[in-house]
Amino acid sequence: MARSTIRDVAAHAGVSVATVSRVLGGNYPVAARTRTKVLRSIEELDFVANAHARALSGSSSKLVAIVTSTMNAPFYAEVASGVEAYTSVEGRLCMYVSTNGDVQRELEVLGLMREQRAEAVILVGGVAMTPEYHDRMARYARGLAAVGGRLVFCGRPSLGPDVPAVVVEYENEGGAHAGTSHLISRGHRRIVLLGGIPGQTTGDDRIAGYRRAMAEHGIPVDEALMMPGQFGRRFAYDRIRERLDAGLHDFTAIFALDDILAGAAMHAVRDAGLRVPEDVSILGYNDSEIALDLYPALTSVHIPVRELGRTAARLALQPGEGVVRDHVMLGTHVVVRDSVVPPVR
Amino acid sequence: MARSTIRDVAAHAGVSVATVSRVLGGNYPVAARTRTKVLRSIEELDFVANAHARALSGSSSKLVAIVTSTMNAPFYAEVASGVEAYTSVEGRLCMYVSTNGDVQRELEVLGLMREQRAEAVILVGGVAMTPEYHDRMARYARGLAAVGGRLVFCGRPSLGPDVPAVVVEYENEGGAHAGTSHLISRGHRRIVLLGGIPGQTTGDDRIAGYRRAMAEHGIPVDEALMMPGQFGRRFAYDRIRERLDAGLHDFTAIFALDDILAGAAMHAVRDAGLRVPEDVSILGYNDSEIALDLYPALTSVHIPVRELGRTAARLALQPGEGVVRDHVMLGTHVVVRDSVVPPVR
DNA sequence: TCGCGTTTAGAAACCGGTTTCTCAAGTTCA
DNA sequence: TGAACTTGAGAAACCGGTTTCTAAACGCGA
Repeated sequence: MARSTIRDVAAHAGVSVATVSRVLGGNYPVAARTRTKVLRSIEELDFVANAHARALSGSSSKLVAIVTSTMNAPFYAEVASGVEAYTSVEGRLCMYVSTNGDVQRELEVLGLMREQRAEAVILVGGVAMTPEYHDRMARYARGLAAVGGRLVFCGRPSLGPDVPAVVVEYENEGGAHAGTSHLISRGHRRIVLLGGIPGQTTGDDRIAGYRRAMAEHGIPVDEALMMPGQFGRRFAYDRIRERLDAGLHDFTAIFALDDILAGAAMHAVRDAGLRVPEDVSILGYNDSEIALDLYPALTSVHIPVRELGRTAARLALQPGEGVVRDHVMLGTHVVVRDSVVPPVR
Repeated sequence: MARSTIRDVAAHAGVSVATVSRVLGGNYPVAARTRTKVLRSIEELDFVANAHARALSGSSSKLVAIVTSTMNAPFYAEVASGVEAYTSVEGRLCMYVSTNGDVQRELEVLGLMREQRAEAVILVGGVAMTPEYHDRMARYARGLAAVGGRLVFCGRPSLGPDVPAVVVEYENEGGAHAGTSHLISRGHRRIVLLGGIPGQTTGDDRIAGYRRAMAEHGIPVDEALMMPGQFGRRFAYDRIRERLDAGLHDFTAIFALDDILAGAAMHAVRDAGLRVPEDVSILGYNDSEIALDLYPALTSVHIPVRELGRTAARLALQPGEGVVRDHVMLGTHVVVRDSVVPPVR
């Protein structure tokens, strides 16, 4: 079975290629009899149009890309499916790519998407911002815009007015502030801050929110309780375990900047012979599915993730040359469950 | 900044388009001076080749698609990243699409990929097999093969010799058999089987494995302990809770056919006032990350997920017309952690 | 200096569609 | 019955690259 072209179909049906194209497109009058004849030929030859040829002349490529650092985090997966749900109607193709946190790879993907003449590229999650990165991103963004593509930063701050991009953020710093305030209002004053990569936008903002809340309540921040680092289960477990095993149970709560970290911290506390939440309260961030799986169910800062994805997709695909709305901020809030209680004296 | 074409570059550099194309391709001798001249023009005009035009003449589209029912399950995410890791080298594009479990959508995506002249399409996970579905899949598979694409079933049984596809499976029935045997060897005889959609290949096989192990040990299967249904947290919690609240604590172990279900069951058991694992042992399936987050850490049937993804990608992209190896079966095994102990009498 | 092989580069065909321009056939109205 | 108008369909240009075919320029030995 050889691949058949539109010319094969035309020959088989005894019409011109233009007519076949018209039947395919459906946006030009074709007599009913001719149409059925063509359709039958298409059927018989098992003809399928070549998307590349179509994109080449039609110019619109119907491709949307979503880029995250990893596919294995529920947060990203959720955003991606939010985008995909919105996008995959009307025969649009949605491409989900991961970069393994490699900034280089992110720019590479951007270049690839520019080659593809993608309709939109959605970059999700924080990034370690350097001047050099800023420059390259600015160039790529302009390049994408030049071929009619739109760039969306999702859960990542704007790069300034010289980078043509739509920004969809959530109250990241505010969420950390609210979470910390929640712990303080329950009577905690010695609060471990676990996770958050310094220098990376997401982590920095959350740490800032923590500090702001502490300052507002006049509580000094003990730098020994600050435990920044990679978002990893192992890291979190070890850090908490170390401190507890050293006999330093000098905190009553842990604010983990990620639910996974919260889960690992929970294990560490228990394995050290303490109880959650009686001896140590734990607060997470992201409110991902795992929050429900943990026991006790995890109190966590909720991010409207699907909404984030949908909004990003909506703004990415909004019609028109100039962009109507180019900055959206979504709210976050603390979801109270069972892992935070007042400290027992 | 208007998009520039290869002809603009040629004019700017004072050479022919053929020369520019050669500089781009790098597989044809071009004098050093000419090359630098062209490269400078490319730089100055900020030229990026159109991937569609390239695919149209070059015929190879460098696109691999991976299709799962949802992006939110760690199992699928892991397979996808396995595929992507293998695939995204050498400038290939990897497209991750979800179907929301819609069989229709799956076939639709297949059609789209055929239009894209995709190099390979990888279908992941079980499916509810109907004769009608089989027929349509067979047609699509042949269509894809006709344009040089390869179809891979990953974690899904073969559709028979009339469907040209590569199959990468794991010992699904065997894993359920091993898991059940593990429980039996620890002294359990009344084992709830939780989850598994009947009629869907994945669930059916796991249920079969359970029954086979029970039969081998001469233990009658109590149909009242069979609790098939959607793979959902809510469902699992409710079913276990119902039975326990009705005073029917007539089982000593739960074999959940998915780790998420296991986690929910764990909650239900505890909320009903019982202990895990002392009163009820729990065994999961998939050995996803959540197994480590649960407390006690979940004993689970391990699937070599990344290996599954990598193998699928490797076989999908193996060069040559005829397929060398078209069926691979990967092993599964029980990973023992803390959620299964002998029943206390 | 001539003849021959080797680089290097241009002209043009081609990939497979869409779309514009053009015209023949059929319909309506005076 | 003929002019004006509508409808349907073909020819050919075009999208933006790659590749084949061809030829000019160059180097080198005789």
